[in-house]
Amino acid sequence: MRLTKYFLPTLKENPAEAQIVSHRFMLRAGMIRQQAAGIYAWLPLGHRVLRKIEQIVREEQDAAGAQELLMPTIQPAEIWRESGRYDDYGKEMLRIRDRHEREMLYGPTNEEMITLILRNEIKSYRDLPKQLYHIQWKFRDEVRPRFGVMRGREFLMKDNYSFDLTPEAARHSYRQMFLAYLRTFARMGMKAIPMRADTGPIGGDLSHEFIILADTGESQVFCHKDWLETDVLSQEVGYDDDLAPFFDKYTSLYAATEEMHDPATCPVPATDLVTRRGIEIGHIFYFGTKYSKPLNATVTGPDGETVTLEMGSYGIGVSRLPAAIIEASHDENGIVWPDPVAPFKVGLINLKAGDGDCDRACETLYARLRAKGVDVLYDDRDQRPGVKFADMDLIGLPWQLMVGPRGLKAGMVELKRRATGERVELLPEDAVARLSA
RNA sequence: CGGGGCGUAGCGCAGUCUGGUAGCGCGCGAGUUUUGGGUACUCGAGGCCCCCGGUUCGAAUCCGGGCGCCCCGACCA
Repeated sequence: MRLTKYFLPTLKENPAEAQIVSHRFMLRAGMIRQQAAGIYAWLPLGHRVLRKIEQIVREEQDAAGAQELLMPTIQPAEIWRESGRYDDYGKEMLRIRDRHEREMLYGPTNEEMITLILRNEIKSYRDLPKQLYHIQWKFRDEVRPRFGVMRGREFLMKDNYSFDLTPEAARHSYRQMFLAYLRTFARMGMKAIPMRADTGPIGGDLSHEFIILADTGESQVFCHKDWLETDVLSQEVGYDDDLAPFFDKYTSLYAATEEMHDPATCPVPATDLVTRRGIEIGHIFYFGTKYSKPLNATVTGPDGETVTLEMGSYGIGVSRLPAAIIEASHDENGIVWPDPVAPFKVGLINLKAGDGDCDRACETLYARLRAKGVDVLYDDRDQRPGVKFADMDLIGLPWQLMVGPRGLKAGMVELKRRATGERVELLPEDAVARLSA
């Protein structure tokens, strides 16, 4: 993509409304624009990141055996009356009426709808287990939206729902998602720590919040220092294995949110305890028959008996993740995207647009990188180098490839790693080779 | 939902107390200059001063009402 053609409205100054670093950088980097309190438009650069994150989430859900479907954003009120949650949900639920005065709502979550879909189609224990998920916009009319997309009213969520015959089978589904979440966040370059959590209004007896550590996090969290050294991607465990040992191992390492942490009973000695700020990016629940019972979602069991479905739900705040990643990965100049979620892999900077040699060298590099399938953003603007450096640091692409008259005299270009600031001079063809490796 | 603050050019702000032709910086357009970390200068465009009503010869400014947004707290993917 050529920057002269791209819609990338960057800002030099901090918008007054943005308090936390991710919100400031998302606005300044031209990723989002606010439309109303807690409601945002995703501009091209932000949308690219959102799509990358969404895709990683999708791949890991699929790998865990879940199947994607898509449910509507608008739901009829009656199904919420049937589960008994219509009144409980209160003002957070956006209630609307259609032209026939039928009561509708903009879905804040989908337990009711998915349960009803399954209820009508699943008759036998032979149809189980099932895990179904979608990635869809939700609306919760928060009292106080803030921090940009971190606490928006409209947000994109991946919500998965598991259906099993027995509590044991349901716990296996829960552990599958536990593993999938560890992998999902690790793939995005983040260390997400599962912490035993309150089940809150969703109910149930088993729940974990996945929290990433960041100085600007919303709540205080505590964990054993060994968590910081844990590499979940190296785990050799499959989704169909017995996941109990794996699950027990990970849940035995202490990790707790402020509400669940009691210094008096904490089993970890102070020297091993890490106290940090944390951001919640995922939450998983096992809640048994809380919804299947009132909604009468049953199957016929092996002995001909009627069995109420055992359920769990598993959410990832997809639209919150770009902000959470920025909170965990930035410096004073801007965002530092982990490679897997970066909107482009490399920014090609023409330090002297209009100069024949620079233009030619850049065009060649641009064409070769694209031919190799490398996502490259080519800054071909007629701007001062300083402007380009500043913008490129701000939007945080992992690599910057700088082409200027000074280096070209020796036939060299310069490759900078955004995260470390490390630079090397090398031949253009070597730069292509390194970036497409 | 309690407490506080703010709405003036695309962004950041001054002007409001004490009513009298709407300003500054950045950004934007044209040009000169400069060319490896937000260059300098010249010229220029850009405003329902959040909205409605009131007071007044005259309102960005005073008064009343409304709307929107932000911050702290309680709540939350």
